[in-house]
Amino acid sequence: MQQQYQFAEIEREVQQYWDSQQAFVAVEDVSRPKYYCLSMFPYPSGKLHMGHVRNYTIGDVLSRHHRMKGYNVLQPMGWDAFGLPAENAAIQNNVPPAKWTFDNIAHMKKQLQSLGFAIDWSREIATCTPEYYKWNQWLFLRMLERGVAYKKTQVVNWDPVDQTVLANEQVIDGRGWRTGAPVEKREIPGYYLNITGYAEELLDDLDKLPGWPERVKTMQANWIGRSIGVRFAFPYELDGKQDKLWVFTTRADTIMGVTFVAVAAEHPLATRAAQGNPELAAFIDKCKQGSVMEADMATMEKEGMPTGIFVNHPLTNEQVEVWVGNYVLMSYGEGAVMAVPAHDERDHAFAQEYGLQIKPVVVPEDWPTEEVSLSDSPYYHNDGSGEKSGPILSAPGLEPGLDGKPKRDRTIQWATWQSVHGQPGRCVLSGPLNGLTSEEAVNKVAELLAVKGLGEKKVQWRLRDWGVSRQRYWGCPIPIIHCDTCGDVPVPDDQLPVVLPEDCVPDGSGNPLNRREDFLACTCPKCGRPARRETDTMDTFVDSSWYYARYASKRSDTAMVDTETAYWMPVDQYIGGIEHAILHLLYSRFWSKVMRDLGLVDYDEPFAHLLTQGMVLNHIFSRRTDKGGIEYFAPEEVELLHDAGGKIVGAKALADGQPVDFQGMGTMSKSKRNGVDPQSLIEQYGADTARFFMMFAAPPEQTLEWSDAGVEGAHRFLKRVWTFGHTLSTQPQCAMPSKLGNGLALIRREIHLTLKQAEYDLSKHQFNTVASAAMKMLNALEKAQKENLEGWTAVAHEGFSILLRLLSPITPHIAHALWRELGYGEDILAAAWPEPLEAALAQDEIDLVIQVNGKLRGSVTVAKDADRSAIEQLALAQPAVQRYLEGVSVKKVIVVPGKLVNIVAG
RNA sequence: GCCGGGAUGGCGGAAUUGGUAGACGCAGCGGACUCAAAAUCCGCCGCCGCAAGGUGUGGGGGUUCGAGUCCCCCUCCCGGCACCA
Repeated sequence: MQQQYQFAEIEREVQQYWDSQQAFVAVEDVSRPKYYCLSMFPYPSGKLHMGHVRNYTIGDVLSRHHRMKGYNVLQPMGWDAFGLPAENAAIQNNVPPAKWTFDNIAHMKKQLQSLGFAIDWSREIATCTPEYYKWNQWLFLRMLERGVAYKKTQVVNWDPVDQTVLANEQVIDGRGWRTGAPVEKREIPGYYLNITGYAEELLDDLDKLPGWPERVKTMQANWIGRSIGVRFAFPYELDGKQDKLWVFTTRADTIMGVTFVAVAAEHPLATRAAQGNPELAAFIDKCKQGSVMEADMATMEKEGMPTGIFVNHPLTNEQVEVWVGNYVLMSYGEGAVMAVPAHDERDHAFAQEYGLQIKPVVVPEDWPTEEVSLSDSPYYHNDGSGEKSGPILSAPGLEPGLDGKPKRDRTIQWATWQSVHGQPGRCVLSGPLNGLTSEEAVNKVAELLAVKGLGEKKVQWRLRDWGVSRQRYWGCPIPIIHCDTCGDVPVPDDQLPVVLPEDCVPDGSGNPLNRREDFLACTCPKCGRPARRETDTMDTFVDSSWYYARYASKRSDTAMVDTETAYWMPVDQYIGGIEHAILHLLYSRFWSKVMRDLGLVDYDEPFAHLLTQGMVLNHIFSRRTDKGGIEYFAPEEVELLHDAGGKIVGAKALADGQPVDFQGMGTMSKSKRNGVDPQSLIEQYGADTARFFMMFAAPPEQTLEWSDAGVEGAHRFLKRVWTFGHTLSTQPQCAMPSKLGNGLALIRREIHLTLKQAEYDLSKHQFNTVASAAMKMLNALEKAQKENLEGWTAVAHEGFSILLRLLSPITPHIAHALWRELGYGEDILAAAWPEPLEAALAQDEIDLVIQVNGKLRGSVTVAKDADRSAIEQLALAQPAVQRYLEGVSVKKVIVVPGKLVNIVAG
């Protein structure tokens, strides 16, 4: 690999200059507006990857742009340093996670610094340090005091061979990643945070976030999932005892259509029914196999089994059988649902499979509800032809057909009722509900149930409480002590932090803390007797839920955050991957609200504006191996084959010349061998080229496709900037002539027009077109340079100084060096952001497009203040237009001022 | 399965939010310079067509004087689904 240009040396010098100036250390300053620009901190996985480069370049562009606009900018950086990969690396290399993590941090910090980001490193945080995670523990204890944190059982993936809890990521096709053993669900105790207690505020406050992308707010709203419905009970008698089976439904209007009740496999009633029913017990066991992942749960075959237990319908007293269904989630609502096969798709599929009764009770609103009748056979049955037919609902034909005669009876059969059966309408065959609309019926049902003490209207959330206990070593210890006498005792504040020993090496089976006597042994804070420490650690989402507030605070070992936090918070601009749209952002919002309620901070929402950046993709090449496996090829090991038109038609390996499959674009990953190392990119082309390409190749929110040729292009452009700068004299103090020749006036106008467009693009965070604008400016300047017209020097310096300032957030090193060399100023960081000049933009005439029936047919130049009728006349008089008006009459002429004329003719 | 997003030349993308589709760049082609190559510079470049012209923004329908942009249906791709971070 060869250094292609002299930028490496320049970049080093410029970075040294910034260091010597302490240019990016942020201090409170009430005289300027503050701008807290935060990028999601990286997990120290070993090396920077392109996603990081993209993320932090976006943040740096925003930071530097705002700084030049006069803001007091804070851009900090740190490390999300606890987590699973460190334990995996430990298993593989027999290195303690702490050492591995700190080594990675040291290396990645160097890499980040070589990219020239305007970061205040004095605020650096690593979440695996006791000085940071002490405050996780401290806040957890406050939550315990307030009941926001509590203990209950949780369902986890269990590897029966390693006797270990598995993360979802460690479950591959239902098996443990290391043992290959089928994974089981297991219930264990753990701590939960009552995020559902904040559900309403988390939902409502989305409206306070106009700076967030709509799609993220929509995803969060759906995730929180507020639904209004009815919680009610089916009474039953079992073992001589009266009891109630509670369910929740949003479709109480269909309550008269209930033909069975389904409960989750973990439901107590299922457990009870399995006693003395080996077949059911086996089925429940089967349901407990597999992972806890919702995607798995939702895509598996719907299966069920009757329990033989019957409950009473709360309104009709009819007997309804309880089934165990693998599609019922214990974690949502009551873990039990009323089943209405006629009006719920899942219940319907289930009833069809198991031959259960179907009772339609809601019809479209315009049906004569009094006269609807149901066929005798409310089941699916096979009519011998192989076609399954269902129940038939009929109503007399009242609707006149097109010919005025009555149409045939409104008869409707299941097969033809797909589009209706989930829809609200009007109740039929429903006793007291007959004739009511769905909405009225829900209220009526709630009333009827309330009278009997069997139910009421209720708001139900899809959001579940946040389980924070992890049976893992490399995380923040949960500050609890288990005492045989006193039970679970919180660690007193003055004994914080509970420090994690840093020399453990996990081996993949269980948590090594359970074998650390020096960690485990302690005395009970209450009774003073020997006790054991909790060995579960916290979910790493805890660490990332408040780091932004700690960055903004003076480091203190006596307070979680201090008064400086109030100055910087909330974060003005947050930038990170779209993959964090729900969990991390929701947990951070929740955590902020808890801190607020504890009086620690005064904001409701931590992130005012959010930019969700797209992923970085690269080509994926693979080949089937003889053994049936897949072998991946790095893009540099492959030669692409094109057809005459340049389309990719195939690829072959450079090593053996044999064909490989092009699998399209995918996220850069080690396993697919399609990653590009930022380090070699920086070494070869320099940081500015890497940054420019990242910004130019795609708008920030979209996926970015890697292209080596594109990097070359970026580098070529920066070389042209450098070369052009060095053709200019270094004495720019020449006045702009009062009147420029036509050619130069046009060039100057183009530069200011491009600048104006770039300003607009910057406001939209569309940096790819800002980079384009810089290219356009250079194109214009280079073109004009050849003509060497009167006044050129003044125009060139004005234009180039604009170009450098526009470029400086993206390629700060080159901009800095040229700015000084050309004598524009001491430090481009201190330069004012350029503004487009009205005088340069002004023009006397404008071009209008002429369309005939919406098709482009010509153009016309008019005075900028020409009136409508003059424009119309000019347009109609154009010979190119008249051709298309022969033999037809003009019906209408539409004039869009400043844009176009459309002649409607026919 | 559910929630969210996307699809525009050979490729990445642009189109100031309903008004000239293809800005800017990459690749390609032609030319200049060179003994030659690289680098650099100049020109061409959606598709069909000699041209006139026609056609064209994943597919199908609709609204409008006018649709890449708005509405309905469909296909494919990507992100998330609570223990990867």
